Amino acid sequence: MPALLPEIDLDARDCQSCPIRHRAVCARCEADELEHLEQIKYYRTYEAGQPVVWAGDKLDFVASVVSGVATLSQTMEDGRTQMVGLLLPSDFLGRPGRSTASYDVTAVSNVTLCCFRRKPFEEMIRSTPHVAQRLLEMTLDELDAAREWMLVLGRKTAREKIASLLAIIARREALLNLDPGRSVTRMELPLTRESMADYLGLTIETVSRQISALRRDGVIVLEGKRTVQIPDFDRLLNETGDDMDGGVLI
Amino acid sequence: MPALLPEIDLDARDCQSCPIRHRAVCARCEADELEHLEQIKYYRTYEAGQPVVWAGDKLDFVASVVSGVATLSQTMEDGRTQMVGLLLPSDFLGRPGRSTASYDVTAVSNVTLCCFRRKPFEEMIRSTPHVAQRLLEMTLDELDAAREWMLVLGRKTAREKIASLLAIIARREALLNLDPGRSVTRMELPLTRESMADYLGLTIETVSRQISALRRDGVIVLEGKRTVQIPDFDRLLNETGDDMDGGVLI
DNA sequence: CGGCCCATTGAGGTACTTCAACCAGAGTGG
DNA sequence: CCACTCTGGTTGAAGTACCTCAATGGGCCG
Repeated sequence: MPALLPEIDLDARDCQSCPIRHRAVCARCEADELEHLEQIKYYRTYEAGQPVVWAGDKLDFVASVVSGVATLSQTMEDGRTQMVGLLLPSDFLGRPGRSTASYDVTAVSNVTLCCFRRKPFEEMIRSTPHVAQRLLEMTLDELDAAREWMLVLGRKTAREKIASLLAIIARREALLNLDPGRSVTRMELPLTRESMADYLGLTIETVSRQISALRRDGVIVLEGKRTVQIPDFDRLLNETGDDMDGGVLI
Repeated sequence: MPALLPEIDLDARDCQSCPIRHRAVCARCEADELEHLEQIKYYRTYEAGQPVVWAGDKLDFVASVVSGVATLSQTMEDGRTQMVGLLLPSDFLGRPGRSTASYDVTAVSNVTLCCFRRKPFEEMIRSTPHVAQRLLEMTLDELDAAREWMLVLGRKTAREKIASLLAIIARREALLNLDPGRSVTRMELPLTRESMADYLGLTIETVSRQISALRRDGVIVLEGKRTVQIPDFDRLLNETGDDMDGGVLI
C-alpha cells in the first residue's frame, strides 16, 4: 500500500490558493463565480496505476487535474492501444453534454482531481460565459496539440518521435515551474516506457532502443531510468525534425 | 481554366435557405442573430487545387465550408506532409482569437466558404451565447475525430487505415444526404491517392496497393479511379479493425 | 501524335516489430 | 540472510510491413 497522498489538503476548499487557479477551466472566473463553483466541486484522488474510468462507463462529473498525470487511451479488440491524451495539472477531463466516458482514463502517477458534478456544471456553462469561454479556449488548444501529435504519429521516425515527446514534456515542465525563458535541463519522466510507446505508436523495445541511442549520441543524459538531463535543448529540438525557428506553439 | 462554379448563388445572402443552416456554426442562431451574421458575412470561392491560406500567413476571417472539400495539413522542412483535418460542408475554418493560420489550407475540390470578418465574429462570440455554444460543441466533435484519427495513425495497418478512411467518408456522405439508416453503397472519393496518403501517414504506392487488395478481395468495387461501391458495409467495418458493436460515434 | 497527370504494379531495401534472453531493483517469505 | 518472484527496462537476432525507386498504363488536352 503506497503512502497517502501528501500534496493537497482535501479539505481546503479555497479556490484562491489553488495551484491551478490561473490555468484551469476556472481561470477566468470572478470571485462570485468561484463561489458558485466551490459549491459544486469536490476532490477525488487516485493512486498511480489506478483506472479513473473505462471507455463507455458512466461518468457523472467533469474535472480539472490538480496534481499528477493521467492518460486518455483507446484500445482495440486485439489489445493494441493508442494514447490520445495526456492530462497534466490544469487540464480538463470529461465532455460537457456527454454522460459516458469516451476513452479509458488512467492515473499514471498519484492524481488529484477537482470534480464538478455534471449537471450543475453544464448549467454553469450556459449561465456564466467566463467558464464557457475558457473551456472553448482550452478545447481549441487541445485540438492544436492533437493535430501536432498527428504529424508525429503519421510522419516522424522513431527517433524523432522520442525527441518530440521529450521536448513536449520539457516545455510543459518549464511552463509549470514558471520557468519561462530557460528550458528545464533536468526533469522526471512522468511516463513508463510502455506509456511512451502507447503515446508514440511504437513498441517499448523501440522506445528503449531510441532512448539508448539518444543517450549514446549525447543528446540526453540519463540518471536512473526516469530522470533525464537535457544539456542542449536546441540540440534536442533539432532531433525532433520540426522547423526550429518557425512559430512555436509553446 | 476550369468552368465557373455553378452551385451557389453568391448574391444569395439568405441564411434561411443555406444548405448548411442546421449543422454549421450558425445552427443554433435565432432569426435576429442570423440577421447580425448576415451583416458580417461574405462568400469566397476557390478552385480545386488552389491554396486557401498557408500556415503562418495572416487570416483575417473565419468561415464555414458551404460546399466542396478542403484540407488542413502540416509540412516538415524536408517535405513530409501530414493532413490534420478534412473540412467538409458545414465544417468550421479558423480559430477565433488567432490572426494567423496554423496550418496550410487547400481546396481539394471547388470550394465555397461563408466567411465572417474576424473581429466582428469574435465580438459576436462574446455577445451571443448561441454561437459560442455551437462552436464549443463543434470543436469538441473535432477533438474526438482527431483522437479517433490518432488511433488510426498510430496503431492500424495500412489495410485497416484505408478501410477506416473509406468508412469515414461513407458515413459523412450518408449524413449529408440525410440517408441516416442505410449507409451509402456508392460514393465519389473527394481525395486523390496522394491526399489519402497524406491523411493516413502512408505513401501513395501503399494506398494504391491496399485499395487494389480490397478490390481483389471484394470488399469494394471500383468504377473508374474515384467512384467506389461498397457492397457490404459491415464487411468494410470489419476491415477497419474497430470494435463493431461498440458505441459508434456516428 | 506527344506530353502531362494520376494511378498501378514490381523489385529490392529498411525501419520497425516480434520473439526471446537477460538485467536491476523492490518486495516477500523462509 | 538468501532465494524467489514480479515489474520495468535493456539488448540481440530474425521477420515483415511498409517505403523507395523505377517502369508502365490510361485518360485528357493541346
